[in-house]
Amino acid sequence: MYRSHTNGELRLANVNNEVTLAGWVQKVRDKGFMIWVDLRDRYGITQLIFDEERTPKEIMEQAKSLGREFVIQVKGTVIERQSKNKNIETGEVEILVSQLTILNKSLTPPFTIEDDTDGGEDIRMKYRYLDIRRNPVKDNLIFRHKVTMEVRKYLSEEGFIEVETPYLIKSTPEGARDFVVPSRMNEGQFYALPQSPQTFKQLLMVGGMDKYFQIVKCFRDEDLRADRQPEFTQIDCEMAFIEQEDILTIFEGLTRHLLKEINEVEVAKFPRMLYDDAMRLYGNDKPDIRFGMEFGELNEVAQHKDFKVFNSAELVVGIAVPNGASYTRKEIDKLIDWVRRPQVGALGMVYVKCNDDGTYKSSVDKFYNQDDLAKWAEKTGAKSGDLICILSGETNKVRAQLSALRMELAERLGLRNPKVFAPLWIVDFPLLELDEETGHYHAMHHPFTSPKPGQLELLDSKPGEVKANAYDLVLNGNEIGGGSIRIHDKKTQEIMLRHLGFSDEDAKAQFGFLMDAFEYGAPPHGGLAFGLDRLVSILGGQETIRDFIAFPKNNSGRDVMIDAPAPIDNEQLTELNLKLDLKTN
RNA sequence: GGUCUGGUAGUUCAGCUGGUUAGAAUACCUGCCUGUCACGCAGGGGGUCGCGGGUUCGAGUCCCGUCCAGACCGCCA
Repeated sequence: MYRSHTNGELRLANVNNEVTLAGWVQKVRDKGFMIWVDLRDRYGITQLIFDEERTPKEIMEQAKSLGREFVIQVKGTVIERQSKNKNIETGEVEILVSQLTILNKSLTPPFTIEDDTDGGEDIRMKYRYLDIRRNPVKDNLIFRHKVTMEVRKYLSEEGFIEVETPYLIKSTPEGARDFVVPSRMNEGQFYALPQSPQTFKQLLMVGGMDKYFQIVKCFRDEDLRADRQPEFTQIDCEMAFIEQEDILTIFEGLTRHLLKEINEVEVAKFPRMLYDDAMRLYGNDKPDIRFGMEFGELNEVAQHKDFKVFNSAELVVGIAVPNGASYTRKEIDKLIDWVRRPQVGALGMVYVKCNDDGTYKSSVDKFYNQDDLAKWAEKTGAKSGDLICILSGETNKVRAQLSALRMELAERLGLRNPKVFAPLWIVDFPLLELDEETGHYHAMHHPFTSPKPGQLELLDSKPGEVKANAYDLVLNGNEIGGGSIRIHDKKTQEIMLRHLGFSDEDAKAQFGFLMDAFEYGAPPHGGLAFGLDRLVSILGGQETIRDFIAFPKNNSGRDVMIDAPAPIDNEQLTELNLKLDLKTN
């Protein structure tokens, strides 16, 4: 028996118990006459005591030789502390050690194993197994476990069945880049890792599985972000014999369940917003509605004077910054610099200060009078003391720019409180999206999404205006889930694929298996998938998902701990019938 | 593919318009210390200033290239 108790459980009630503990040496405090050792495991810290009077000399010597992160086992007696530590749960007792075994020594770790570590991201990732010993990372992993347990509990009680789908599947040209895996037994052929189990879950519906879910790894070979990893986990769900309303109800229920069980937050019915309204009011399809600052479109009240910048713009739109009128010229100039950075890309910014006395002072006073500015204030909801920031230009670009500014200002003003949760549904997404580079339309969600009833005919005339039975769940400015009602008949799927530029042969080669299945009694179905990593980090109130993943990849998709990816040797290549033809610069 | 920021002791960082022997904190080592718990005190060791080239009497500092890390844009059906 390695231990009779964990390091988090001994209390005054255990005094005089003979116990065996094991764990890592957190810290040795050697006062000469007396040595204290903090013994740590994932349950907590228990203080060990060695002293000249009560501890045999050889054990005393042994204790002096301990270093940080040594793994030890001790036997001893629980005693009441003379001076207690209220900061830790075991702080009223300590262990008078009678036997000490060093189970394994440790090198001095490259960073301190403490909540507030001295280690940077880089070194922590290289020694992730040490990082996981720290409470912040350890607690996040436990937190994630709690979330997935609640997900499984809720969905199981709702009658969902968890079914595993394959990881070695087929590459498809739509969507993100695939990670591919060469097949040894099929020369020159490749599997792809799934970007999502999409087609499989639809086939499960054809198979009569009715309510399916899976907590599943998905893979996308695209560039990373703080909240994006090349392999990530989805809560993937699908249901048959349902309408959009059924899906929204059940997954709103799941989200509400998580907020209640995990965060102890009760949220009323989630608001719903049309995609078009989200774009108009927030410039964004995942608005953070924890705060206002909604867009006010100003074309009507700003394009009647000689100000050419506004007159030539497709859209003139502003937001009111609460209490922004007190910004100095310097601060506003900095704001203008901020929106002009290439990442945002605005050409400039017009501002209006709404003075406390009801007058207005703007950067375009030359062109507009007080009445004009008053109308702008009305349109943007600006009150006395606010600052109106106005951008103009091409509609899509300006909306994206102002949205970026809105989020940045909210961040600076502390309006994005991680303890507040504001979920909402965005519904009626467009079916298709124009790719500006190629001039072609592609599926905004995916090619299996059904158009709204009666809109199939619009596909030829106005493809950009066709709305889909597609929806996203947004939480605090993050897309945490998205889905759609699917196409379930062969004919519609063929029409859809044709509009996405597939020849009939390609469509058959890529998705023939799905369309064949649709001919054997496919039920109406639809579903949704949550991004688990992101969901967990938002519920946990943190910005990056990396500390909720045990072994994450870095910015360039590398695992710096195991040093992957890495070359493979020629034997392996030969076995796979592959030859490298590396670009040499 | 692009923009920006950074790379100096084990670690986190400071190092001004180029100028003597590159500093601090922490970690580590040694000694002292009769109740520590961020223990304290005294002392000590520890540097290819990411790498390569250039400018200069002189480069951690300036210039060019390159590598690495991070954030963002593109991308992510």
